[in-house]
Amino acid sequence: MPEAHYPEIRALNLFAEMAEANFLSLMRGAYVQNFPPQIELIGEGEPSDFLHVVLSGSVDLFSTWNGRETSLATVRPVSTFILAATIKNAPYLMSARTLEKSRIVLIPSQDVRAIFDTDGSFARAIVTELAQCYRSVIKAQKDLKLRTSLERLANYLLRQQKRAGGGPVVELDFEKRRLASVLGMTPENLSRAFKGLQPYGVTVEGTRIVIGDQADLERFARPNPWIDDHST
Amino acid sequence: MPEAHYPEIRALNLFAEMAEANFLSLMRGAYVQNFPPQIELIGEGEPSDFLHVVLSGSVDLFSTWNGRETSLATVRPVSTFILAATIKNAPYLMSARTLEKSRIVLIPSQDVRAIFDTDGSFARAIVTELAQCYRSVIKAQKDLKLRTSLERLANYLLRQQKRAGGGPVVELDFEKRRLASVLGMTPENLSRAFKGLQPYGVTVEGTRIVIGDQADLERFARPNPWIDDHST
DNA sequence: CGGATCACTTGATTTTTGTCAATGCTGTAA
DNA sequence: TTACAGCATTGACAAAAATCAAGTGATCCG
Repeated sequence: MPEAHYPEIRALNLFAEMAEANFLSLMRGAYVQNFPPQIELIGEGEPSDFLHVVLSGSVDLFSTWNGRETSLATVRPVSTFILAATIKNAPYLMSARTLEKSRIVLIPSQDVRAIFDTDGSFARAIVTELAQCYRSVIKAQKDLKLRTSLERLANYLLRQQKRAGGGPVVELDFEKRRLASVLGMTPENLSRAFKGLQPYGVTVEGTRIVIGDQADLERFARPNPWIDDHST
Repeated sequence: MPEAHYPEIRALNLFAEMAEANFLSLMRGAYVQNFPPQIELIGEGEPSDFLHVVLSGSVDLFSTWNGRETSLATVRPVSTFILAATIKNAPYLMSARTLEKSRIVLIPSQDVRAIFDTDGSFARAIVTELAQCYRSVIKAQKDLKLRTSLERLANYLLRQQKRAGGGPVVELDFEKRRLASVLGMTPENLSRAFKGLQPYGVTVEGTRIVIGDQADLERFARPNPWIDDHST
C-alpha cells in the first residue's frame, strides 16, 4: 500500500494510539483498491477475511432475507466497517456494496487479531470503537421500535440539519430510495412522509430539503438525546 | 461482597482470564444487593456508575419515548449488562427493572475502567463481549426490519425450541405482554399472531406452546443463521 | 433529436398493525 | 369465600404501511 495513505488511516481513533511498529506491520499487510459504483464488496455469511477502511466514496451496508432487502448503515470516509466480525473471526452479518466510486483499504483480519492480542493500546481503541458502534445500533433500534415512519423522518431531518451546521437547508446525501430503506419504509411511503411534514414547514425540492420552522418541526419530532445524539 | 459469589462471577467469560489480583480488586469494591420485583434499577440518561451482574432472577432492559415503551432485552443469570455505557463512561441508553426477585452485583464503573486500562486480558475479554453484544443487536435489527410480526414470532418460537433442547413443547419464560414488546408488537397482536400460526401446527395453552410440526413451521418461518443463531 | 432508462411521485387498494372496548380468567388478599 | 386487580383474549374499528399500477421528469446515449 502506498505510504501516502498512512496519515489519514493513522488519524482514525482506532489506529491513533497503537505502537508505531504495530501500525506499520498492519499497513504492510494491507492493500488499497479502487472500486466502481455498485460493486458488492462482501456478502452476508462469508468469512471475515479483511477489516475494511473507506478512504473515499461511500459504502452501503445491507442485508437480505426472503427476497426482501434493507439498508442498515452507510459508511463514509474515513472510517472502518465490519470490525466486530473481524475481531470475533465470525461471518459477516451484513453485505456491503459501493454506492459510488470508492477507494478502500483491506487489512487482513488475522493481522488485526494478532496485533489486538499483543498491543494493549490497540485493544483499548477497539473497545471504544465497538462500544460506540453498539450504542449506535441500540439508538437505531429504539428509533425503529418507538417511532412511526413520519416521526423517524422528522428526526432524521433534524439530525442531518444539525450535522450540516444548523441552517434551514438540508441536502440529502443519498438517494431517497436508500433513505427509505435506512428509515425502514418503502420509497412510496417516504414520498408521502415528506408531504406529511409539510404542515410543519418542511419543503422538498428534489434532493434539497428546507426546514422552514425548526421549532415547529421539533415540536412534532420530539428529538431525544438518547436516540438522536450519535456522538454520545 | 461475600466471597461465596466470587466463583460464579469469575466463571463469566468477561472475568475468567483477568489477573487474580485485578479480579479481587474489582470484587472488593463491589457489593451485592437483593431487589424485589418491578424495581427500576437504572434509568435512561443517568450516568453509568455501576456495571451490573445478574446472579439470580431476571432484568428487563427497556426504553421509553413520547409515552411509548419497548423492551429491548431480558437479562438472565449469570450475565452482565450496560457494559458499553460503563466503558465509554456515557449515560445509559436503556432503563432496567427487575422482573422478579433478583440478586445483583454492582461493580463501580470507575474500577472497571481503571482495570480495563491496565489489564490486557480484561480488555480483550471486554472486546469479545462487546462484539458479541453488537452482533446480537444487528441480528435483532434485521429481524425487525426484514420480517413481519408473524414471521418474527415464528422464528422466536423456533429459537426458543432450539434453546430448550429441540422438543415440541416450548415454555414461554416471561409474560406475553413482555414478549409482545420484545417482538415489537402489541399484546393484542401477539394473541392474533399465535392464532395465525395455528395453520402451521402451533398450539397455545397459556404459557405452554406446542410446535406440532417443526418442518412445517420452518417452511413458513425460514429461519436464517445470520439472524437467528445467537451463538455466532 | 428521439428513445430508453431510472428514480421519484401519485392514486387506488390491500395488508398489516394499532387502538378501543368488552369479556373472561386467574391469583391474591380482605 | 368474595371482591379485586391484572393479564389475556376477542371483536370492531381506525390508522399506518405496503403493494400495485400508472404517470412524470430527468438524464444518458446512440
